[in-house]
Amino acid sequence: MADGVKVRRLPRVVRERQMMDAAVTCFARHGYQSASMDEIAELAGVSKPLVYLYLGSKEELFTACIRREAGALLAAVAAGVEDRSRPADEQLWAGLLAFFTYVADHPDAWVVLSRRAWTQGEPFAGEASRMREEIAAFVAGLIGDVHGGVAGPGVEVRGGGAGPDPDVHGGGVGRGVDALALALVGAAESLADWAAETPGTTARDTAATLMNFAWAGLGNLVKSERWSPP
Amino acid sequence: MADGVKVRRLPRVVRERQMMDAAVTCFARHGYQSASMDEIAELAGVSKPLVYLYLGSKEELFTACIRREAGALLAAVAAGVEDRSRPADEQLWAGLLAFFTYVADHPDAWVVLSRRAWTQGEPFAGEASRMREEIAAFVAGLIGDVHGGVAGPGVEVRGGGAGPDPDVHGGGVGRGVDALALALVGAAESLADWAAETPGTTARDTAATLMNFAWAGLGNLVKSERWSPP
Amino acid sequence: MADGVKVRRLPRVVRERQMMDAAVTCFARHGYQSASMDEIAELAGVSKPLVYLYLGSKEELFTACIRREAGALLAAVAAGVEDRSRPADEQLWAGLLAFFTYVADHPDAWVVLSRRAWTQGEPFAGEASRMREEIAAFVAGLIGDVHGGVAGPGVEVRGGGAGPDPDVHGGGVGRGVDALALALVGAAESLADWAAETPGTTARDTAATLMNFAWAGLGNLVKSERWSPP
Amino acid sequence: MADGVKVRRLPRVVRERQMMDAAVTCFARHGYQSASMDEIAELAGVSKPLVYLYLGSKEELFTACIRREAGALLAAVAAGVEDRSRPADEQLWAGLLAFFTYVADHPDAWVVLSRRAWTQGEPFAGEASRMREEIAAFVAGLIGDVHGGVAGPGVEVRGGGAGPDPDVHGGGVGRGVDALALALVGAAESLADWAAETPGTTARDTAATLMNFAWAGLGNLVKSERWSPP
DNA sequence: AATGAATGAGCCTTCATTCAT
DNA sequence: GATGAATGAAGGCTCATTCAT
Repeated sequence: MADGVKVRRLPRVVRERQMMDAAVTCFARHGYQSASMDEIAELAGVSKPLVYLYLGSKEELFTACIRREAGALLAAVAAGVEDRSRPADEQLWAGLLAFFTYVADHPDAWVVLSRRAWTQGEPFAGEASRMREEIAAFVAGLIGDVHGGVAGPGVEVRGGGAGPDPDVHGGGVGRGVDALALALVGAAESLADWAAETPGTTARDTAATLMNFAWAGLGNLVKSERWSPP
Repeated sequence: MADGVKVRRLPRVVRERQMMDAAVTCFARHGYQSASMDEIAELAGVSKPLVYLYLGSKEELFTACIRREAGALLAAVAAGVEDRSRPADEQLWAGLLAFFTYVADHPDAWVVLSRRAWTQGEPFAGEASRMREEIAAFVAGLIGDVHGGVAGPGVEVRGGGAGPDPDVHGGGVGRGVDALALALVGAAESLADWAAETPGTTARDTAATLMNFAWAGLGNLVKSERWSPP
Repeated sequence: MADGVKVRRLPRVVRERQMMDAAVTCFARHGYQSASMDEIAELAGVSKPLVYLYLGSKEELFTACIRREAGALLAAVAAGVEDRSRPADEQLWAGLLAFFTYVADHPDAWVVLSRRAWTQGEPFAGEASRMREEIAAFVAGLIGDVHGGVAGPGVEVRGGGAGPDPDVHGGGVGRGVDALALALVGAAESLADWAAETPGTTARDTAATLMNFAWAGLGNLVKSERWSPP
Repeated sequence: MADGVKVRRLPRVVRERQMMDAAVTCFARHGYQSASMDEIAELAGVSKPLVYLYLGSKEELFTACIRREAGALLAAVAAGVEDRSRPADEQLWAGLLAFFTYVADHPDAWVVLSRRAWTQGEPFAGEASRMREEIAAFVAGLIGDVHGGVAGPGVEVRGGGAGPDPDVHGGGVGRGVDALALALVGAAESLADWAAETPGTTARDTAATLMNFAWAGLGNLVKSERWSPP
């Protein structure tokens, strides 16, 4: 009858965060399939039915996790880039730095987002790819500026992407640009995984490595025409 | 008396190949965890016990698949490269072309080898990574040639601040080169996945895209200093 | 609204008892290996997962059964003996009577405890033997009392040739006493099985038979009226 | 075409012995249920179908093993007793000695015969019990001599069992005698197991221990020095 | 006389999910 | 708002047993 002795009735939002935090940890630890709802509920400190009540099925839970973490990652990158009118290389550098920094600071989130936690055929593969595509699209924008600029003679390389950018998607240059962007994203993922496993790496170094690779190009490493961080 | 209608009692080697083919297909379709031995056996046209008798457990079966497919892929790339005394860019180009060609021709094999079929923590992750590392090592060799051979002393692949050289790990160039190689491999994987999903791409185009990206460098796309296939 | 028609949602302890009862029955009926978890669950009136949730694996379940039944049997015997300061023959008689009574009343329990339900090499063999040893130790204590207390020094329980005393193991009397105790326990088991299969036997009669066999024999060991091999 | 290079076609009897030897070993090692036909066939050096061809099912194979080994054991005991007209105690001693000797020399056979290799409910339980009963009947014969003798006053204790022995089975004394015989057999089994597990025991010592236990007891039944329940 | 090839059937175990309170 | 109790469904693995040669 005495109430208030043990207040366990937390507001829904708090509980949901607890659960998703637990879920991210578990999914990162075991992967989607091997993570069990039991463990997630236990780690969150609640009973299993509550998880189902709030977050739906395991699949929905995972999708929610991906959405939350992808949003945070994208926000971090966007915040890092800051100003979309700066020169493309500065934007790229800022984006890479923000990316590797975020990933280093949130390893579980990155595991869940990267392909280490799930496999093809799982229904949220699309959900997860969406983030990838968003990032790729952003990168494609940058590259498109550069690349498109090159197409016409005399065009300023560093022309900011102020105006509309009609040629990024679709045929023509677009497809090539998309492919390049994907290559860059793939390289970034690969390096992020490597950095996560390799002790003693800093986000700045990793970002610089990729920036070098991407910007200067392997062929030019030969000529010491390296890009260097500002 | 009618012969050839339905062949039963095949020799062990043949059955084993059938089973592994079926396994590769299933693993590619659903991923390791979700693929069921029942489905594999059915697809192979045999009963489940036979699969266990010949190939052992599910894990052993998957490992065997990875080994077989990794061997085939590596062999294809090695055959493409042909002559390790040619100029590095030719070698790289040949390797990329062979890689994307093989991957385009054997999409299931590629899914099984790439991270789309399994997740971190699964016991064969090591087995599967071995191939990745072998390819990366090969690429690192090329890059190292370029770097060490052409650029002369004093050139550094990895970026970093202006301050004291943080490259305290590994043997001088090593780590930076490894990271670059991994970046390249990651880009290749990413493009391979993209090519697999995108109709109308040829292996040659994809390879050229990556070669451009990797060799010329994004920065130089600006100056139209693009590498072009021989 | 109708209550008592069919009781669902029982508290855990009740369900656990139901399951273990069912398990004892099944194990007694078919032996450990041949008993199936399906049958146990069905007999207990629950689904299989619940059995696993509450009692763990088949092996753990069996171990739990053995422990429970062994505890009950030992408790029954101990309660029968009552007073460990009474004369040894009274103690033995009381123990035998309690044993055969309990065994007659709980035939399934006895099957599970005796070697009829499991075979050598099964992991709980040790668990099950422990009870046997406890009983044997108790009996050995009685015999030891008789022997040490009444017979005085120089009397030996174990036979043997006329030559040098081969009793080099154990602490003097120990081994011979242990062997005798085991013989007695073996005889008791054998009679218990026989009584279980033979209708019309009472626990009192069976106990008396064994007591006659054992005591008249043991009693005379005291007087050195030993039979000696020719 | 060349024949005779490798003669593997052994006569049926030889093959059968090989198989049964292997079977006894396997059954002793793992118990009936856990022993696999694969292992038996392999140990026998033949293919599985041959085992089925010669010995029938696993159950028949085990039954055959039991029959063979039981026959050998009984023959050994019978041979040890030699002369059924000797005094009962000599017969019993000779039988026990032969029993423990045989068991010590053929541990696998004993495991298969004793309850360590199979469990109740298995169809050959009866088959295996038959040997037990045969031995028990033999023992009962001896005891019956002694016991029956005591009933009438002045009867010679060691009266040989030459004449017909009508009162061993059935009501009256019979049942008690059977029970005593079973107790003795149970004690013998128990000691045999103990001896098998305990290094440094000789068959003679073990037999003497039991003989002491049994005879000093039985011997006193003669003098009506029976212990009686309060 | 002997075997390589093959399978039907079953068992232990797990897990996402829901019901009733 | 929160949970203890309970399960349907499926998956990995094994084994005795047989067919065709």
